[in-house]
Amino acid sequence: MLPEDLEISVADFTQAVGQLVRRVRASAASQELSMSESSVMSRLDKAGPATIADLARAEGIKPQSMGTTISTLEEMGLVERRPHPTDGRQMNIELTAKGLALRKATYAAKKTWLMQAITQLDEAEQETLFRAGEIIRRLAEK
Amino acid sequence: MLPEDLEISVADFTQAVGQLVRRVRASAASQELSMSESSVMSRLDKAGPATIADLARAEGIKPQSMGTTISTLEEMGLVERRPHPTDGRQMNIELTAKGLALRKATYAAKKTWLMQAITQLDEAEQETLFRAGEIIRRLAEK
DNA sequence: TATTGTTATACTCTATAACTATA
DNA sequence: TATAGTTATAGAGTATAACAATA
Repeated sequence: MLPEDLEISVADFTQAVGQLVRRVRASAASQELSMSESSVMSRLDKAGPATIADLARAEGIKPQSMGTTISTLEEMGLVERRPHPTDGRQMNIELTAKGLALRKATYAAKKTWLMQAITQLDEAEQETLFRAGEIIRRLAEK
Repeated sequence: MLPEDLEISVADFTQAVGQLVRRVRASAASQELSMSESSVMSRLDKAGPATIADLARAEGIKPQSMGTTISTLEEMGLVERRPHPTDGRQMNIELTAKGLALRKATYAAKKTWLMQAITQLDEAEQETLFRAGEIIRRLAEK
């Protein structure tokens, strides 16, 4: 691909991603969880309790930032902090019953704007999207 | 796809996108332009001068927010405001010589972190990514 | 009356820096 | 000395609200 064409494709891609993020953020502002919050909820649901440092590493943000996200979720009653059984420095973050219920309700009802939108794509488009997701993850980790 | 599997795929995708955005933002913080700024520069280069309202509509943000972005680019000397010839309310935003030079330098040298990273993908991966970009754009517009 | 743009203010997400407590 | 977490502060990128100028 010529450098100029590549630049245009990258610009188009970047722009599309930016719009998606703003769109998700706008949906979240009204009632849903933000991208970061959903991401943490999903991870806790899939992989079980984790420390703030673990979660921060997994998401690629600083522990201080993750602390803020966790505090927000905690105030909503969706997660709780428990002291680590042997290491007095660590706090295990885990889903509350309310948090778990929200998770189930969300994927049962395809409740988020993004899930609704993706559900309406055809199978091939969904596959392209999710394969791109894998590529994006690798890019972001570089 | 089962609702639960879909939810997991969507969560993975969301998370990957979030990480990419943070990664790009971190690169931009040091020296490059932010995603919004690049997007505007690209659009002005491709489509020529435009008003703030036009640019805001195209990017899916509020005119006030676009005004901030334009002011930043203006302070960097990359764009300039010119009064619209017939409509006294409007300001045409256009690239300066410096802005145009930056554009050319950027795509000639694949200067941004994202362009570098995408260049290193193989052709098939690039295609998947860019096709996903189209799908993302349609999602975001809904 | 509708549109363009500006100014003022605030919110979300994340960062850096400085600190305490524990290992 | 290194790691986990907290608190304080700041920055980027947006939003809403209120306004002035022009159409």
